[in-house]
This record gives sequence, C-alpha cells and structure tokens, in this order.
Amino acid sequence: MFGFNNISIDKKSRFSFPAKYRDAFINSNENQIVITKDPQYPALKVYLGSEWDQISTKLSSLQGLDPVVRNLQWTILGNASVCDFEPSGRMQVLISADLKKYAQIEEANRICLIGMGNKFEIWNQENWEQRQTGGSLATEILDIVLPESIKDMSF
Amino acid sequence: MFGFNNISIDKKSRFSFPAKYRDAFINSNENQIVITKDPQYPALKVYLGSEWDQISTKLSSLQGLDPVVRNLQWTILGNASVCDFEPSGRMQVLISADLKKYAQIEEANRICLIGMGNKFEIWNQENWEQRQTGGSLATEILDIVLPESIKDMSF
DNA sequence: ATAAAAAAGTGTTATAAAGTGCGTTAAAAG
DNA sequence: CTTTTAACGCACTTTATAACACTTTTTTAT
Repeated sequence: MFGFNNISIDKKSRFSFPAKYRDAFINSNENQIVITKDPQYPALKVYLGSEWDQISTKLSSLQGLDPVVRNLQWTILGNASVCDFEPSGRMQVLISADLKKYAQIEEANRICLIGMGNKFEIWNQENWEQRQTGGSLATEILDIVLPESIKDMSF
Repeated sequence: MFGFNNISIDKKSRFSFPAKYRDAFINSNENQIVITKDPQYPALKVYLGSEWDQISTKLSSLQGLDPVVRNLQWTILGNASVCDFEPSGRMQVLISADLKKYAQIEEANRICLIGMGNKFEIWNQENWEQRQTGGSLATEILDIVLPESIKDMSF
C-alpha cells in the first residue's frame, strides 16, 4: 500500500481510503484501523489493526522510566484512536478533533494520505509540500537521542 | 531492458512500453509495474514488481526515526504508484498528476523512457537533454549525507 | 431526574470526474 | 507491399465527493 493521495474529508471529518487499496485490505484480513499522532512531525500515523497490535505491545512493554520512551508511549499509545473498519464497504474513517488539530488540518477539507507500505501517514497539504521540497517544519523534533530499546523499531 | 525511447502520453496520461521490451516482461513474469519519484532529480523511476518488492521491503524496514531515512521513505515509498500490468497486452501505464508534475511533464505529451536494465527512468525531454550535455538541474539534491544503512542500496 | 435541544456520528444516494478498455487510424519497420 | 507498432478517439466503468436523512449521544434547562 503505497503512494500519494490527495483526498477530501467531509463535514463530519471522515475520509475514505482510495479504492485501489481495497484488495490489500481484504487480503490482509483487517477489520480495524488505528490512527494516532506521529511522534516527530505534525502528522498522523494510520496502522492496520495487526500492525498496531505488534507496535503497541512492544512499545508498552518498554521500560517506562526512560523519558524518551515515556514520551513515545504518551504520544503514540495515548492518542490512538481505534476504528472498526470494513474493507468490503466504504472504508471510511473518522478523524477526531484532537488529531485533526495536531496535524493542523482543522479548517482544511482536504488531506494528504501517504501510503508507506504497511502503514499510512496523514498530512495537511502545506506541511507535506514543505517536507517534500526539503523545507523544515517548526514543530519537528529530530535531535533526540534514542535509547537502544527503540532503535530497532520502525514506527 | 536498455535504451532511449521518446514516446507519447495520451490525454489520460497513459504511456505504453515499446514493443521491443515485451519478451523481457513476459520472461520475467511481471504483472505489476511501480512508478515513483527519483530522489535526486526531477524524474521518475519505473520498477518491475519483483524489483519493487525488494526495494520497498528493505527501505521500509530501516529506522524510521532517522530524518534522512525518513525522507527517502517519503520520496520513494510515499509516492509510489503500483499498476497492474499485462505484458501480453498493451503494456499501458498511467502516470499520476502528482508524478507528472514532479517530473515537469505537465503540459508536454511526450516523455523520454530510458531503459536502465532492471528499471526504467522517465524524463521530460528538456531535462534529459540538459543532463546528457552535462548541464545541471536546479532541483537536484546531491549533498545529502547518507546513513550507513542505505549506502548499500541501489535505487 | 427528565425532556428537549443540540451536537456528533452513521449511512444512503446522486452526480461529476477520473480511469479503463478497445477499435480505428496513422506511422514505421521488415 | 505486408506486417507490426504507436497514437488517437471514443465509450464504458469505476471512483470520489457533496448533499441529505437518520440515529445516537451529549448538553442544557426545567
């Protein structure tokens, strides 16, 4: 599941996955989708249920006294929104007001949905374009020193 | 699969692979083609499905908290367009509006398709000629410091 | 605490746009 | 001259989205 999609969100903050991903969803037997915050950028991560189970299990088992780990746990686990998902249906997902705000897509009625293989990212258009052209974003958090325990995780 | 081809794209932004590559496609049993952005130049990369599987698997497994890695993941994975491909048929492939724009082939109805062995590149004519004659392109991104993890990858 | 009102969430339908398939014409190669 | 290949045009199909209606939950006022 790859590629760039500029799609609309309706008045109730729902978007639909493009139809081209339907077969992949059906084949992987997913019936849940999880949206949460991206820990580094003003963007959202969208995981398939099975992928989320792995990540959340691993992340929540880590040593919670390390402040970097604890921050990741708060950001990723503490903001996750689990949605029932019917791949053979409309593949619609609601974005909560809180997550919209975090990704700065409050007023816009369009989002960029980026397929990254086993997960998706959701960006507001301006931020995505700025990232693509190498521009930096005010809110990005890059210079953290990662503890060994999460260096092998790919969120 | 080598060589230079100047071919047309139709009103719906589709091009067809030249017939001379048909046997090679049939022999390698490909039924998918993936187009994505070239990370350094305003051009597109075209991979065979099997080749893409290798590249995307490796790239998505890398440490996603490293900003250079993440940029490559965005560019290559996040812009990939997977097309069903029937080597015995018309071998037609659609170029998305977004990729057209990136490769600066918006208005033109011709492209240069360059066979590079196991992959192809798509250029707009002027950019290709400028590259061939040693000219530089405004948008090229060459001076990134690559992390060890991707130094052995050939995109 | 209860009822009314408002807000939030879910689902359906209609229409325009985008994508796909295929036949025909034009051009190139043998 | 015949055959193959590339380009074009059209019709059909699928997809995306906006508008609308309905249901559930939350809030507010009595």
